[in-house]
Amino acid sequence: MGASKTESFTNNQNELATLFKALSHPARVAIIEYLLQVDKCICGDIVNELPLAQPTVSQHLKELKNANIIKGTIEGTAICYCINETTLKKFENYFSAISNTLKMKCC
Amino acid sequence: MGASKTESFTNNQNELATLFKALSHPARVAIIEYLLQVDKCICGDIVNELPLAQPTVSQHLKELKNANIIKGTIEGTAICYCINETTLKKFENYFSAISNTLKMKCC
DNA sequence: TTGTTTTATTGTAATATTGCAATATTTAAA
DNA sequence: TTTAAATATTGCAATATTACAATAAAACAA
Repeated sequence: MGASKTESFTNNQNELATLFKALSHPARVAIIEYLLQVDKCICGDIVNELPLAQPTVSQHLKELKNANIIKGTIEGTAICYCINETTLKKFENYFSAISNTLKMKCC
Repeated sequence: MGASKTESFTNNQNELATLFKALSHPARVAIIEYLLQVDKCICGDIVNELPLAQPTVSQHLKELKNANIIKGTIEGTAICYCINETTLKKFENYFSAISNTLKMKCC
């Protein structure tokens, strides 16, 4: 029908899918990349970094923020975005757990 | 306009986004989970595991296969799917690299 | 206050995704 | 062969995503 059958899956499966979906657009990957590059975790000049219009970037930032992948702090008129290490750690743990599971198999 | 401006981003950014997109649906997360559970990496009874119709599951499997996240081997009339460790390793490396980068920052 | 800067929201068009019934394809068994 | 099985493909309706112009909102400066 078009909509995902979310209710048929576990909370964990849905949460993971939501996290991955947040990273499933090149612009959002680029934002993470940029936030990792700049040593100060500032900036709304992410907009200048990306080949997209301001409203589009704002929308992508919102999605990353909703997924808790980045955090935004108000600084006067500007907003300072930076990576949420806790969430990134979740990704790391997820895949290292998978890696450990795979080590115990033959396949 | 609706379509992602793929051409405006680097190959790496697009490839990463494609990998994440493959995992951005709970059914596909569930498939990975299932393939990790069964010690033999068999099976098209993934269809029986999931609350979705056969064509829908087939479509999800195809997406995972296209992203090289799983591999399928023909076995008679059946097809044996299993996790592609190489790709999963890529995810692990990506996030552990990010983790290392974050360790060197203050934020 | 009024203007300026920065970011968010709204509305909308173009496109992509999801889900499944119906059907096709493939392979093996009878 | 014919039949049965397992899986893939097609077509289509419902929904979601992407992108941006226009506009609003928030915060400061003059």
